[in-house]
Amino acid sequence: MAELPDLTVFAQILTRKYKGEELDKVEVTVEKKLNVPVADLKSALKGQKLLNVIREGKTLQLHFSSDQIVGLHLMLRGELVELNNGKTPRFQVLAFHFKNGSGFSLIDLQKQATPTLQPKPAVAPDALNIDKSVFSALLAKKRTLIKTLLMDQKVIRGIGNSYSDEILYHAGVSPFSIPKAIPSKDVAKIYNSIRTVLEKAIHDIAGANGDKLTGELKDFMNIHSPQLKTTAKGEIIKTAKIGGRTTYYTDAQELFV
DNA sequence: GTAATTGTTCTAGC
DNA sequence: CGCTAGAACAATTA
Repeated sequence: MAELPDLTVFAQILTRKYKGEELDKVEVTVEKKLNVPVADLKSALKGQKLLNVIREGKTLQLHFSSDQIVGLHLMLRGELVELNNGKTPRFQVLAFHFKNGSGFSLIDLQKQATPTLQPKPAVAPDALNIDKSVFSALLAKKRTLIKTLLMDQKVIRGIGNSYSDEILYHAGVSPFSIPKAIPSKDVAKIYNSIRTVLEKAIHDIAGANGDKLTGELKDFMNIHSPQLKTTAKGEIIKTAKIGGRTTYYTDAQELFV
């Protein structure tokens, strides 16, 4: 669920709510995914202030004073919940408690969510920053399906199963297309659709969520949804598995092989 | 009771 | 050897 637009909105809300707050304590409930010993995390963050929260690819980065950074990857089912009644949320992985009594928790029923102290900077370009010529060059040499390519975090960061379908539907290109075979006109369409689709989703989600951190992030999928049988234009929505992931598409999307 | 879900990592294969 | 495809992982809900 958590892809680039959701995470962007989470980062905005966390910054709004907790910017400037001083940490009281960090509570680690599930430590197996943490990249350092719990004691190291606690001592690194002791008494630090949260300066801001940004999105990096599919992760959030909490920037604290003294140059301390904590990366949070929500993986498949991670969620953020606001703490207010002192109760530990179910499935908690770790929690940030501030001195003013506020705080938030990272939860994940699968315990896959990954906190990282001082994450390494990633090299792959972000989906919202990638240069058009870099994008074209990338597609020109890849043989894997276009959908798989868009989801490859080592190539472009931020796009997952849901939004890859949305982007390709918007661009009118079949997810089964081979990147090398896609004409430059259509490569340009995909490139533009990445920005259009993601920015619209950020806008829609931010508007619907307001200051609410958690709960059902209302989604605005036009095609990637088991509930939808046809698109707004009336096209039949088909499904298939690509890389084990359910893919939603229509015959209106042009196939290049 | 079984299938589906989701992203990353590892492994096998071409 | 480089690239690509597919399985495994975890824990729950439908």
